[in-house]
Amino acid sequence: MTQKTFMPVLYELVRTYQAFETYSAAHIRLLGLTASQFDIIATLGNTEGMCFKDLGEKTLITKGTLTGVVDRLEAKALVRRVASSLDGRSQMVQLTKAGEKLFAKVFPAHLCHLEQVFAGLPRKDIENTAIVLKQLRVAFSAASLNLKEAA
Amino acid sequence: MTQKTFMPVLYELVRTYQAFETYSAAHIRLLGLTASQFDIIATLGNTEGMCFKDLGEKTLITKGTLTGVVDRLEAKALVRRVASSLDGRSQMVQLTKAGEKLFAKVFPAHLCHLEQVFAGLPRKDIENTAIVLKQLRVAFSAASLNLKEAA
DNA sequence: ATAATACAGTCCTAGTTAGGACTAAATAAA
DNA sequence: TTTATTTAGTCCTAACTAGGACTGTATTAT
Repeated sequence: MTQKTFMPVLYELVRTYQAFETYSAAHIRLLGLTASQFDIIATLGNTEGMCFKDLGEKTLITKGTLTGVVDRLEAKALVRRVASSLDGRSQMVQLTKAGEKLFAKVFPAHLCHLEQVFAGLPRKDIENTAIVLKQLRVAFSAASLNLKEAA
Repeated sequence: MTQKTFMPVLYELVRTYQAFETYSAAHIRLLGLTASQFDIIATLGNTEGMCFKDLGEKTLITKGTLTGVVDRLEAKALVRRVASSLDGRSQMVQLTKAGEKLFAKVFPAHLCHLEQVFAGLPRKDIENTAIVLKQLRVAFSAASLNLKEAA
């Protein structure tokens, strides 16, 4: 990779992500949730619950943000905090009955909407793209680490 | 595209975008700007300036957000608002001397950092990925439109 | 020419975002 | 065992985010 040949991919990465996010968020809003809230409901679905740390890693929401998002879900009674019996520092987050009910309704509906978007695209292309994106992700993660270590 | 074969690409799209954004933002922060502020400086560089609408379309920052970001750049004296002579509703945003100076320093530096991340990746893969991402973006844009029209 | 409609940018609200300081608990080292 | 270090989650700050209401200006239709 030489010169600025990488600019078009970056451009498309950003635009495509944005287009996905905008579409996805708009559909989720119709269901009464924000994108982050949906993420958490979706991650906790069919689960015994999990601690903040794991929840943050799965949803890519950082700790500081997560506290607030879980607060709001708790206020809506979709989720509850339970102190961990194994680790005194740790809180488990789990769906309430209402949360499970919403999960069952909202999760398949959203997947179904997403699936339709992919209807026209050749499977092979999609699979290759996933592979290259992953390589790119690894490269960025490494670069981030370098940045940290330099500091 | 059938079943849930699309999940891995979406997963990678989101993770890779995040990895890019995190890395990019961290590097830009070292230069004293936020990602959005850098976007605007980069877009206005080598330009006579442009109105909010165009600036928003190029940077993917929506109007409500843009007002605030430009406010902050104006407070730093990197950018200035000038009333358009052609359209009484319109404001032109342009770099100040200080803004141009910062652009000249920061923009090449950031591109250079980004370029290094791509060093190991085969050019052909990168190009193909850009193509598929674009198709995907078009599909999401169309889906967003459908959502709006249904309302 | 006037009325209806569309458009540009600002302001407001509720929410998300990252990062760093902080507290309490757990683990490791002395 | 006491001390030192790491870790989990909360709180705080500054900034970004989208969307909708609003104001003033432009454009279009009548």
